[in-house]
Amino acid sequence: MTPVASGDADRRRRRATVEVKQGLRELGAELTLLNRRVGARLGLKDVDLDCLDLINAHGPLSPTALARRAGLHAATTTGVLDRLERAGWVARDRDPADRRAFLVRALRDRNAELLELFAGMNSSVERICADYEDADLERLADFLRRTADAGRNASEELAGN
Amino acid sequence: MTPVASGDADRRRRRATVEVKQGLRELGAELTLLNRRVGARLGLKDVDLDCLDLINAHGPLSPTALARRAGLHAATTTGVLDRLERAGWVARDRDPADRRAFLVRALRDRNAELLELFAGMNSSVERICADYEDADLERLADFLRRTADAGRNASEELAGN
DNA sequence: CAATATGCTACGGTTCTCGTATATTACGGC
DNA sequence: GCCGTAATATACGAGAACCGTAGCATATTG
Repeated sequence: MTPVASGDADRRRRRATVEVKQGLRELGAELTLLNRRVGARLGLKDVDLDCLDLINAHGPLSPTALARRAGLHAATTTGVLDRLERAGWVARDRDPADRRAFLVRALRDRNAELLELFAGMNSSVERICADYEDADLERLADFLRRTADAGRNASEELAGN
Repeated sequence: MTPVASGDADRRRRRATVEVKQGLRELGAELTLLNRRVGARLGLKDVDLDCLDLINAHGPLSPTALARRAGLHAATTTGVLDRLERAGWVARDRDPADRRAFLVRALRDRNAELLELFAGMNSSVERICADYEDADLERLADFLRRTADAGRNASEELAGN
């Protein structure tokens, strides 16, 4: 499997791949740290902020769907939503199509606070992006999306037994 | 500030930047989900796994340094390390240079289980990387590193009030 | 050498988590 | 339409985690 004699070209490529993987791990670590710090400012547990992000990103969502996306126990999700609702981050409406279900939606006003706290990171990323050509940015976005998909697939594989 | 009349070129660029930012958020969400699923398999809280990753990445580390990197309270870190130590993930050695301090190091054997659980994601990322030229990979790694640095800076800004 | 700062942990009150039970509603077969 | 089963959300409670505070040991500073 492992080539016995690897030329400089092979070595360079493998090294580059390793650095991409390291970059991904490091990025993930920094993003979770940032989330934790932002959450601390708002009095939110990091899992609460994770859920709030998911609600913001994926529109109105049922608690069960949220639990699946976040990888949380259903009862835990109830607790998370209780806290988010009590603090005015989200609202629970009955699902008109299913009278057992609720739809959780994010409230606009407090969301501004969130953006404020992420403003530093946001502008830094924009500054970084400014160094790239349009086509490069599109390639970057494509890579990020594909990697995120890979993460989702890996998660599902681990979830289903 | 905001341009009144934006041409197609401007629009394309802004769209590309937005997609990079969205990709980053989505990637972060998927990576934390993956971490949660992996942790669930191992009986670890997600914060425990975060810490274990940091210990693996940044060599032997004092509990205080770990707490800072992870954004956790010192007392919380003690609890995390107790659990990790009890389950055989890490060991605490006294720091020879400072007799108050400890150095936490990861143990090799159980680490193999970790790699196993991340194997799916790992191979997917390698498959993705295979589609890129060497120079592209290096550019990607550079982008990831710069973004991670931006995250660290943003976190520090939020931490130091 | 005193005074202060630092590293880590013990303790305890509050909060969170998650398995189970329960109430309500959907759905499928007949 | 009816009944059994599945699904959605929450209540409850035991166990665990979090984190402010206090405490001890050691460093560092003046």
